[in-house]
Amino acid sequence: MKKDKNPGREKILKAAQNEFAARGFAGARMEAIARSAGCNKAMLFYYFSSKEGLYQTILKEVMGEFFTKINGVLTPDLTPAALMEKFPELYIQLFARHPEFVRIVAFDLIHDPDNLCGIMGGIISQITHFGPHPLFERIRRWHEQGLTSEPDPLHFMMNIVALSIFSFIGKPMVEAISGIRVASDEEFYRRRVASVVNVLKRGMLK
Amino acid sequence: MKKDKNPGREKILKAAQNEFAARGFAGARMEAIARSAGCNKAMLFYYFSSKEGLYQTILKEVMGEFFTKINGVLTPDLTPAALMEKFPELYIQLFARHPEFVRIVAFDLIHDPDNLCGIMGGIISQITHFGPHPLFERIRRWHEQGLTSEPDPLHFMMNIVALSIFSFIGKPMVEAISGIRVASDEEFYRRRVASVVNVLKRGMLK
Amino acid sequence: MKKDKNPGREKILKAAQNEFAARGFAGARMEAIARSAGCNKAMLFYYFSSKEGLYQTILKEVMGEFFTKINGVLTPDLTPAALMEKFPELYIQLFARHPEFVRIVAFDLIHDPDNLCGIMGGIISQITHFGPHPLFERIRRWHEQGLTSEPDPLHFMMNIVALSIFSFIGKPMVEAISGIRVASDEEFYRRRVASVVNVLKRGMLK
Amino acid sequence: MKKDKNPGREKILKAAQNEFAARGFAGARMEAIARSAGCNKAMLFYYFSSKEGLYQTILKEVMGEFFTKINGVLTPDLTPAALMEKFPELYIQLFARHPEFVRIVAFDLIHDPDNLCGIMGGIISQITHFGPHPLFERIRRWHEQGLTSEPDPLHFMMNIVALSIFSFIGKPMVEAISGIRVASDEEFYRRRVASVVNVLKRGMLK
DNA sequence: TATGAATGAGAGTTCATTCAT
DNA sequence: TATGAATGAACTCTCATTCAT
Repeated sequence: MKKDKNPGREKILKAAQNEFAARGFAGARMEAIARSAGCNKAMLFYYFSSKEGLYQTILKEVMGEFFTKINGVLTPDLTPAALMEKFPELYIQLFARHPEFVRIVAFDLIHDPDNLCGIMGGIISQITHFGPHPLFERIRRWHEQGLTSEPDPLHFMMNIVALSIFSFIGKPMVEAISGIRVASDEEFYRRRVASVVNVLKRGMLK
Repeated sequence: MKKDKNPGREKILKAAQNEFAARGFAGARMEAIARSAGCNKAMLFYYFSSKEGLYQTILKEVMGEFFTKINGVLTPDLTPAALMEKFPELYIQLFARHPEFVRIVAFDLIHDPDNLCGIMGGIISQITHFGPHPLFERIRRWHEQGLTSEPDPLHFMMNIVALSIFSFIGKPMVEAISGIRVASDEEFYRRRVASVVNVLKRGMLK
Repeated sequence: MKKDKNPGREKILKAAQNEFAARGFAGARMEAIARSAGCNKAMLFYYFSSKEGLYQTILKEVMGEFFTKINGVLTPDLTPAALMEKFPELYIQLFARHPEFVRIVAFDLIHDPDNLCGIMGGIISQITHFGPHPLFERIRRWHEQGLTSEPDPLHFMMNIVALSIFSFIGKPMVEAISGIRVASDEEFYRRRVASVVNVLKRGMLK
Repeated sequence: MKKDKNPGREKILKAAQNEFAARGFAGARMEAIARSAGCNKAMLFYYFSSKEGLYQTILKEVMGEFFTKINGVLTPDLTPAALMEKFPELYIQLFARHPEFVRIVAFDLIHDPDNLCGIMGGIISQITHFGPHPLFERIRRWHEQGLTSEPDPLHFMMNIVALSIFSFIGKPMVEAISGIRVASDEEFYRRRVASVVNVLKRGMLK
């Protein structure tokens, strides 16, 4: 019934996402964004007031989408096995469908982690049954109960996240080493999830 | 043996490495490089003829250093366990000491993988007993011999590389999620190596 | 008698007066005016059709107010002493209460005197018993009658106007030279009027 | 022997002075300055880093020239009569030859007096036998000795400065009132000086 | 009478690159 | 091998003005 409000604004966000993903912040061109959003350059400033403002808006929206998804996984009755299964699956599928996300997040992770952390913090604090500490607390208790082999929650999570996210960043690298190119199709990602879940469960479950 | 010829050139390379690492290709400024190298902007062009030229030179040198190190690991009598132990250790220690490397490589991995692959290919072909195919062939044979649980050499290597390299890119992210900051000191990296090696060996060794 | 018609229009004029006074014509921003008038930018164009139009409107109103006041001073039986007393008092009190006036007029006086003169001419011609030539004629006759020491009516008037108007423009300058700040309060302006009147009467009256 | 160093820089300053004088800060165009200096727009930023920087540089140089001249007048054996003669003569001649100065200074006086005061303060503090307070002290003493009729040094100086500087700003205004245009030639300024000096001496000397 | 969205022409500023010396 | 000055193209951002409603 109610049509898309501010269709201009939405189009700009979409176009900017692609441009920033393809070229990074410094390499992105406002003109290119405007052109691909089908509007005047000045509109970008009308809505977002600066290149930086547009970038941060996107960062927030992208990260928000992440955490909303993750939030769904972290049910109160979560088991270690379930975490190791669902987290990679969710991430890998999400990133496979939205390769811009990886690029944008990865770039910021490398070049301005403090900014990204601030944004994450803000988002996390708005999500009810997430909360970071509870998760880490739970991971620690799993180990105390003899369920997992990794005592430190930080390394526990890093292993999970690394294997999930790196499937995208690192694929070209391994392809270069091996000289073998593999299509990034559905089949590949299904096999990737399987491999990651297998390593995690065998590697960290007792 | 080879004397420090062209001290100016070397200084520029070092300065450029830091600048590119900190800001990516598009964000880096020739003037900033010149200033921190203590020389005139024009000298950068005298030695490297363009920003692109300077960047590619660095990329080649950085990647060359990687592969020379890796090459040392890949002895003819390599066992799967040894690979999973030495590779993460080597990488994590190398990156810990040279954080610029991760940044530069990661940025290119994301935004211009084809270029990076080309460079890698060139370097690999110059290293005698490395060669990509032999490695993948060996990994495949390990699985056929019942030594490893992951049949696909690509996923096998991705798991190793992911856990190694992501220790750097992803740490700030996990810190943000957890709300806990951990110092990136020697102790941290030693524990990181231990965790990665443990997951890999338990996860992929039969 | 005449009701406040177009309250929007009046608000805009007031806001524009302040903005133009604070920043000059080129420095003034239509958006700033709209914001401080509490209305939409487009309304400015609806009422005044352009920035220039708005500016000229203000100029005319401001100048009109001046001359109406001055007109009251120039009675048929005016004496030189009375002129030198009432003119500074009127001006200095008027400007003290409406500092925007000085700023707007001074700016135009400097950068587009021709325009301002045209406007003045228009206004003067509408005022009955003012008329410039009569005034100058009278000043000339005062000198012929041995009442004043300055023969040239132009210089006679310039001396009066200079001392009156410069109390505002020049105060900060003299403060800077002297290093002493003086509050621009009622007391200051009363003393200023006294000093100016004193100099004028002693200086030009015989 | 030694030729003009940085001829480019000097040309820019001259061109900028005219442009700022003609249109004020906000109205001035960097491109116009570059064009009339016969160089590339980028050179303006190379030398002065911003429009503001260029403006402030000019302000400083212009004000410096003022105060150097004034400094010459303020000899230790200065009498009130000498001050009232030399100051207007100096100013009026200086401004007559450099009308840009009046415009630039007047504009700033009106719209950003604090900035201008700061600059003046800086310059004054570099001039040896000037010093603001000594001058005011001397003026005060003149009055105590019964030499002058104006007790307050601030008003004393304001009267002098007003009559000197306003000859330029206010002339068009008085012309408009009178409807009579007078050429701004040497003759006019000589008569102007005479009138001002006459008013001041008769008005404030006992 | 009122508004939010849109626009085009340009403004200031940046930056890789080159030139003269 | 080194430098300060110069350049042109492009970039981010601004602003008076208009349009659709």
